[in-house]
Parts: sequence; C-alpha cells; structure tokens
Amino acid sequence: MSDPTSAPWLSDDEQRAWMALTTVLTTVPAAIDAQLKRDSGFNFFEFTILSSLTQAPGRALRMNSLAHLACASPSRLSHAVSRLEKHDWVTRRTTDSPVGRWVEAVLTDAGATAVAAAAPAHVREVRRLVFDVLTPEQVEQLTQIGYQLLRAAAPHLTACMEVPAVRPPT
Amino acid sequence: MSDPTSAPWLSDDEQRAWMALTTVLTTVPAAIDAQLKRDSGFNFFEFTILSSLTQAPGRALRMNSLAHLACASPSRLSHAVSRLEKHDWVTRRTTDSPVGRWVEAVLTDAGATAVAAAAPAHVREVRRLVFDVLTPEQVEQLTQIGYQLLRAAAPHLTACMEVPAVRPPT
DNA sequence: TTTCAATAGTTGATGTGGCAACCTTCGTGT
DNA sequence: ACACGAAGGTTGCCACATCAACTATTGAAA
Repeated sequence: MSDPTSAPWLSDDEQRAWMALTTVLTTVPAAIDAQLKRDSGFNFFEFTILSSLTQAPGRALRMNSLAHLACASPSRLSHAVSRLEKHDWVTRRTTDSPVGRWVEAVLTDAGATAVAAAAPAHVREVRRLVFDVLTPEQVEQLTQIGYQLLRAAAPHLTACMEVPAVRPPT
Repeated sequence: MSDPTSAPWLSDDEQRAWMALTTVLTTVPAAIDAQLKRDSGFNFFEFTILSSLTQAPGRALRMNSLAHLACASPSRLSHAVSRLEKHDWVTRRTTDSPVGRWVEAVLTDAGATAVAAAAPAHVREVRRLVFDVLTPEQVEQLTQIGYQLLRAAAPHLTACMEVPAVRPPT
C-alpha cells in the first residue's frame, strides 16, 4: 500500500491505529469535560487544579508548581485560576518571605466542598469510559504506550506522571 | 489504597494509566496541531477536511458526509469550511437536483496543492510522535484499546474508523 | 550603582469549538 | 391547499486556549 520510494506513508495497520487514536483524542476529553461541566460547573482542567490543591499542605500551592502539576502553561493556569476565583472556589494570595515574593492559589472551603462533591461522579465516568471496557492487561499496555508517546511528544512533562490527580479521602 | 466501602476509586495501576492517558490527550493533539499550523497554516481538523476532499470523486463532498467522515458536529464543520474558504482552499457550492438541494464543499486547486505539500511533513510528525516509539505489538494493542474506548465514549462515531484520513498518492 | 538577564506571573487579542436558535426545504397527513 | 415535523445547514454568542507583550522582582555582572 505504501510507496516507500516517495515518503514513509502509514501502513494499513498504522492507519487503523492512527484513526483510533485521533478519534479517542477527540471524543474522550469531550465526554469527560461534558460530565464534569454538567454536574459540577467546572471542566477537567479546573477539576485537576482543585484536586491538586486538596492534596497540598495548607490547601495552597504556588502558581508555578501548580502549572507543573497540571502540565499547563502559566497563561492557561492564570486564566483558569481567575475563573475559579470568580466562583469563590479559589483565592490568590501574595506571600513575602526572606527568599522572595510569590503568588499562591489557595483552595477555599467552598472549593473543597465542590471538588469533594464532584469526585465520585467523575471517577464513575472515568470508569465507565475507560476501565470498565479494558482488561487489566490492556490497562498495563495503555500505561506503557502512554509513557512512550509522552516521551516523544513532551519529554519535559514526564514529571506530570508522578502525582496522581485523584486520591481517595484519607 | 482504594477504599472499596465508600466509592469505586482508582487503583494505583489505574491511576498510572489514567495519568498517562490524560497527559497524552493533552500533549499529542497539541504537537500535531502545532506542526501543521506552523508549516502549512491549517490545523489537524482542517487537514482532515482537505484530505477527505482529496479522496472524494470530483474533489467534492456534501457537508453532511464530510461531517461524518471527520467525526465533527455540523457547526464545527461549517465554521471550519468558512475558514478554509477565506484562504481559497475550499469553496461552497449549492447543488439542485431532482431529489433535493444540498451544499457541497469543493476543494480548489490551491487547496489540493496545499494539502499535498503538507502531507509528507505531517506523516513524518505522526511517525515521530507515535509509530517510531511503539513496537508493532503496541500498535496493535493501541488499535484495540482505541476501539474499546470509542465504543464507550462515542458509539455512534464508530463509522469514522472505517476510512483512513491520509492516503498515499495513487 | 547601574545595567542586564532570568524567573514568575498577568493581561489582551485572537482563534477555535459547542450550544442553541434560526432558516430552508422536504415529505407527510389532513 | 395547508399545517406540521424532520433533516440539512448556518449563525451568533459564549467558553476556553494560545501567543506575544508586558510588569515586577531577583541576582549577577560591570
């Protein structure tokens, strides 16, 4: 099928895999975002921010650390935190210290309540979309494939993989 | 780790897989879009439209068929075709016939030239990001996993999987 | 001290997608 | 003939992401 003399086109197997991947890339985030938005008022990215703050000591994190945890650009994070502030789920706090001055995002009580209320349905949706339809072997395969793709697409973001986004309440 | 008595939280293995999947969902489309936008001026969705028209008889397709091929909502397609029209890569044509009246998107010569010029670098990028880092077994696993996820997230879109988006020139 | 570069963070402009409302054009029933 | 509903398609408004430009602070070089 391919024409190796002109350019390295995709084989039929690769075509199928690429088709499957692109369609997943389109539909899965949309489904996850739709459920969260509908049931809780925030999207997956905002949920990740709130969730990260829940885990943090004092429910506060520097903008920079938060951006790394959420694999986001400073700009995207800033806009998102501004949105969350409008809903009183988060506040910004400027901290001065001997070693410098920085901005922290702080989870409010309302934010903590909202994210705790949102988590169960979110996890159910993740199960419904992903883990209910995959065997344990496929889950392991997906993890490996994900790591490989990530190393190629965003090697500097491998740090994101180390901290889980959702944790059961302790 | 999980607390089976309260809610079905994710296991550690599932946490890792979910983390890998969400990060892939964020980074891979961004990388693909960035390369196409930088080198050719259109994003992946627009490339898919142009590419579908390339394969079509007379380089024309009804808006509705095109939306199905590209797994897109009518609205998204209409917006995108309007953009492509601004660049003279596509034109709209209203066709009357005994059986009805409809709108077709038609690929212009400039559009055909642009998509042909864009394809090799795009395929190289897809290889770099995906197929160069996966074994043939993993490609097969990815296909199966993708089908499973798709059946759960968008069962009505399974039709999208049947026609490849990029084909070598005949 | 002045300057220069680097880091942290914000802002505004612009591009893109989703949703709901809307307009046509059919086909069907009365 | 008329009404009505369904399908195809577009549009306007809003939500969100990106990029580049900008501010402010720190630390080092001159």
